[in-house]
Amino acid sequence: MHTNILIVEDDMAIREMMAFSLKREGFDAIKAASGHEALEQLNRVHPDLIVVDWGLPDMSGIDLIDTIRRDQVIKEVPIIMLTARSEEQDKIKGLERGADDYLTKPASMLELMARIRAHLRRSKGFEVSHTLEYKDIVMDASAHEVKVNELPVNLSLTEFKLLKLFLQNPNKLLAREHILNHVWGRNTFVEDRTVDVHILRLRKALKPHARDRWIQTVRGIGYKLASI
Amino acid sequence: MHTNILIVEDDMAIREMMAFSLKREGFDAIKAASGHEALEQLNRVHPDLIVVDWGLPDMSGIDLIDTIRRDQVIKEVPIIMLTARSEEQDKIKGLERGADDYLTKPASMLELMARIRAHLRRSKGFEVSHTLEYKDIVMDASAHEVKVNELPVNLSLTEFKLLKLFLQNPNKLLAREHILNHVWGRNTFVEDRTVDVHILRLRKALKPHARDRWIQTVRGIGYKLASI
DNA sequence: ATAATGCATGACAATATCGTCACAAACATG
DNA sequence: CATGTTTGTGACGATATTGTCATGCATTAT
Repeated sequence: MHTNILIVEDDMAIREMMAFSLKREGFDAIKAASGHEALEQLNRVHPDLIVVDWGLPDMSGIDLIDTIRRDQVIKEVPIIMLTARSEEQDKIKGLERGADDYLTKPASMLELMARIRAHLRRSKGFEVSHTLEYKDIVMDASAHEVKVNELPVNLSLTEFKLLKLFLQNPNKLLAREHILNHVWGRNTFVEDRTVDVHILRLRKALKPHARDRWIQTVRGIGYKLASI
Repeated sequence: MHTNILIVEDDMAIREMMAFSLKREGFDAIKAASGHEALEQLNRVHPDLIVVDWGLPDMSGIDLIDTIRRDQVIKEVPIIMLTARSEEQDKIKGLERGADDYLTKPASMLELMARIRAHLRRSKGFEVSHTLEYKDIVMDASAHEVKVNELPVNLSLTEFKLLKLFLQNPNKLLAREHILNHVWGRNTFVEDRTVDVHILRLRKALKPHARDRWIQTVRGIGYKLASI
């Protein structure tokens, strides 16, 4: 299932960063750099949640929220508002006018993702699946489940994290050090070769589905997930 | 796919540096040293993005932006403005007048590249792949993949680095020492002749596609990648 | 034409890197 | 506590990669 999130944010760097994080988490990000762009997008699609920056160039975020809440079709959509620290008092106005939540910038992407999930869970009444897909490998990260060709695959935690990293970066070459940093963490002291062993285990787990060859070895650097 | 970037910058050192970085990243750099030169170039080509220095000798960068934004054909092109630190307040004017982003000089090339990619992603609607191309040789550096005529080519790490160097400097004569420095590193002690052997191996790898003759020998100096 | 130089090529040995297994420690589970 | 699972590491063989050399061909200079 697709879960569309609309980002309304004029600062390009923040907007792109949020879109990137959302895509990583398995959401579909729709971007708008201004209030008017946001309204245009809303004519096209009905997102499952909206993140709005307070300080937009053309209209204030609050005007945008007003407009949305007056719309018959999408008025129920959860809205998370972003404010700069200097606009602290505005958040009260925002919440009064119809925002469901607010976050102070600079916001941690992790926190934003957590709140987005929480709101989606509430509004949809069920846990929004956090799925990552590549060809016929489907990972539901929130359920901690992996299926290949509809058939469940049993993975240990490390194998799961490893596969997740690959699914988040399909077709990209991942160096061993990069893999170590993202699966084991930055401050752990684990041998390089450990990665190889876990790659082996992950490949073994995928083998019954003949998908083990999708993790390719790039000699001298690391591994990558690719279909050829 | 070619992605043309127009650089408008009067300082030759900065201009050439940017052009060099852009080519390294797989873009095609078009250079202009003044506003009028830029307009001349725009008559010829329609770049995918423009980087403009604020302080140009003949017209201010802002006048150039104005002119571009009035043009019927290219008015939508993303523009990134460069300002010196002392012209901080000018950036606001720049953004009001139609620049999409600004950077303060001296800018880190890495940051400039990141912003260029982000803007291209937005304006083109898709990720501009980090690819190097020459005729029908296509290298995707992030996936560590090389294709000739759409067909994948298997290369060892050294061969890959060697081809990358050639693709970053097409039509340029590369001396053996230059090749050694860039592929093997500055402090390694490897015989000159070793380059020849690796050139041979690279040619062999490209041979099935009849593209091995694209690496030409320049007797007494080194090699170059060229189509004739 | 002939010698001299530089390059292409194949062979080779040394090395680096990887896949795989086995094992022990840590951990979880009942 | 007993059992099973997960995890990190060392060992070892298989394989890929790499640098060097010897030889012969091509090009250039005399």
